[in-house]
Amino acid sequence: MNAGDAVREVAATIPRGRVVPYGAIGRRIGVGPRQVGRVRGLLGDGVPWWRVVRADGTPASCHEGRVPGLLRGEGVPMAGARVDLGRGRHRWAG
DNA sequence: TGCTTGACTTACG
DNA sequence: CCGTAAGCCAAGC
Repeated sequence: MNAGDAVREVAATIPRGRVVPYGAIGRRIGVGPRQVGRVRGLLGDGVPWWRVVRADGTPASCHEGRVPGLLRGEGVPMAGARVDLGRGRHRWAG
């Protein structure tokens, strides 16, 4: 199983209203957090990357600028333009 | 078949 | 807040 497919599968499994840090996906499949971000750039689209945010809650998806709106529309607590990681339990543990 | 480049996140001060 | 350093994977020729 390639890290690319693994990352894409995990990211595509993220339920609506929940976000996951790159490090969590990387740990889940056994790769570094950078590989997850690398795959995101390779696939570009076809995966809800907007639900994948940085460890700080900053959206790093290619949908930058619309991520806060998308997450907010799904019910994710937003701290300004960043996901409020200190508010509810919106972190999807997989 | 083998090698190189590019892209991306995380941690610390 | 910003900058720096480190490492890993994939694709192409």
